[in-house]
Amino acid sequence: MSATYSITDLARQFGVTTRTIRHYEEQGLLSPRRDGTSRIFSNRDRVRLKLALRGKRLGFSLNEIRELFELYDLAKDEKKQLEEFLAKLEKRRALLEQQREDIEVMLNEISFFAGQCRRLLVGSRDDKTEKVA
Amino acid sequence: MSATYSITDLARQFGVTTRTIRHYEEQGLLSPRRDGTSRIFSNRDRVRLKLALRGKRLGFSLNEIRELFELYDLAKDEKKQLEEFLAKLEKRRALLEQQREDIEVMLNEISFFAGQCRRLLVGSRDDKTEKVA
DNA sequence: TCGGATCTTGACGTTTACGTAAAACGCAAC
DNA sequence: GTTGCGTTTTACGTAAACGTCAAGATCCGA
Repeated sequence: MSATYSITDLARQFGVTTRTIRHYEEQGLLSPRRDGTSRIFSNRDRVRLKLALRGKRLGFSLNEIRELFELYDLAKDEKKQLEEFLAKLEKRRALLEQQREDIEVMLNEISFFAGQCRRLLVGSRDDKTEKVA
Repeated sequence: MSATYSITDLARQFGVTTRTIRHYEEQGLLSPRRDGTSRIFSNRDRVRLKLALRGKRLGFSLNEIRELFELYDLAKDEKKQLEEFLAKLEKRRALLEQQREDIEVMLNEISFFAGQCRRLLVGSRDDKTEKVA
């Protein structure tokens, strides 16, 4: 019923190489079924790949991402370890909020610099370049 | 007049190793004066180290950070290359905004999960644990 | 003057996240 | 049947960002 994907399907969809996807499987991030020797990826795999790539953009290591996946799954089972999970979540939150701050600072600096640049570009020429792109 | 710092000063201030700082100098991110053979870091160096570490948190490579520093300095000189600078700034901005989006998504997911967890923790026990931490 | 702390420059080691090449299999089209 | 694409495993290579000694210079207080 649910859609399935070949390895190159997924690779193309997300702009990564097949090597990358195999690597993620080796690292335990993905676990596609097999049709003979070929990998068959489910929607679950697709979602995991998407999450993994987002995690990477945020600077998480593959190991950390795998841990998160495990906790994610685990949370459905054992209530006992929920506190541990919560603690990890809070750590992540703190990290992310730090990053968010960093990003705001950076964006502000970029705005400032861009403004400076545009002013210089306008002021320096004797063109009639009135249009401030 | 202006404060100066030894290599271990800076290392301690920012929670990195001296090796890291030497590495950054090798990569052209820092250029301390010398007192004989010893490195003497100025406030400018300190700021650069701070910026470098922030850049790292945002996933920039040391190479990219060095490029940014160079553009930063360069922008004071040549107006000619300001457009190039502006273009790079815009690329950064796009990247950062993507990251910001990623972070928002993540934070929302974390909030959601944390909520779920707390609900489970409360609902599962027959303690009188009324305090929802 | 001697020991300890701090600094230096090599230089090789390590981890992460893949790249890349080799050799072989399955299958569909021609 | 063979050409060719897509896939597989195996395995060595690599770039970045440091870690980790090693061996020596320098300074400083007891």
